[in-house]
Amino acid sequence: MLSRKTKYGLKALTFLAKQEMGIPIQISKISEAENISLKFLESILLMMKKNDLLISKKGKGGGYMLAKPATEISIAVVYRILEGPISLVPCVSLKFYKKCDDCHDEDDCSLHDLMIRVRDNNLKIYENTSVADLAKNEV
Amino acid sequence: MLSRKTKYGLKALTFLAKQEMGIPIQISKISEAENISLKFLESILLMMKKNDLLISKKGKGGGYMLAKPATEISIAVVYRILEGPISLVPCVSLKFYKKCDDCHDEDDCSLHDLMIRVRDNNLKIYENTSVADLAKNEV
DNA sequence: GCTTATCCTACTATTTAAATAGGGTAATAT
DNA sequence: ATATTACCCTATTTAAATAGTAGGATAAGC
Repeated sequence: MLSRKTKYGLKALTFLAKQEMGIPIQISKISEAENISLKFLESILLMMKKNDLLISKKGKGGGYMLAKPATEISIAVVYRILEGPISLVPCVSLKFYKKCDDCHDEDDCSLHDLMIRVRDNNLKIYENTSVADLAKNEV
Repeated sequence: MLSRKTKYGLKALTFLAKQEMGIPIQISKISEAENISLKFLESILLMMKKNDLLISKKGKGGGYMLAKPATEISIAVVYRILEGPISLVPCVSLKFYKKCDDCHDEDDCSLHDLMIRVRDNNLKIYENTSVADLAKNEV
């Protein structure tokens, strides 16, 4: 299951992608439109800003904007920032690799090949889908 | 990420699939071979037994056996028993459907189509892979 | 009737998720 | 200048899920 953090993050990005480029959108506006706790959303947006998906403007008339065209923000990138590894087990993760602590030997693990297949399949979808696609609602 | 419960469950099934059919294997043997906490494994096997994936025999010479040929146990079935929904959001789950409580309208959700695509892709893999495939290590 | 091994319930500890609180800081308008 | 707006940041809390533990009940076999 997807965490709410990731779900909210994707919804927020999609919402921003639907707005006119270049004008800052306030957190409260996104929060209301997407039915997300304001404070929770605040922390999510901050995280995405720190990872260069968003830029922000303070003060009156401030808010958040996409840091780049929505077509250039893949779901894979968002997923990794908010959710973490795309793979189902750490030992087949490309970006978050870690040995599984119950496996003696990775090559001997009966799940290894399946986990790689699943990872590659999901990766393909996530990398070939952008926030712009979500905004168009024509995935 | 896959829970340890599911991971251990799949490993246990695979281990059983590799044994000679018809002779009961003790929990302790699986636990040692797969490096899984005995008591935790016990509860996992019990759950799979209750869901008709395993049969057991008590007393001396007892243990667990697959309830059907390994070729007939799909990963999808195991996943749903131990992990729950295969989909990433409840509102696109086939077996565990539930409305997402942040969405006003499902058809209007920007993630909906993507989530369905991901679900179908994973489902395809999980339904077309059996415990026998894992045991062969030729997924 | 003793041993073996599963069955079953309940409990606990740890971690993660999902917020919430509350003030700090910067930009803008007047 | 100063009041207001809106993001920035840290810490705390609550609830749930995960992972495992304890201890005995039950059934089968010798």
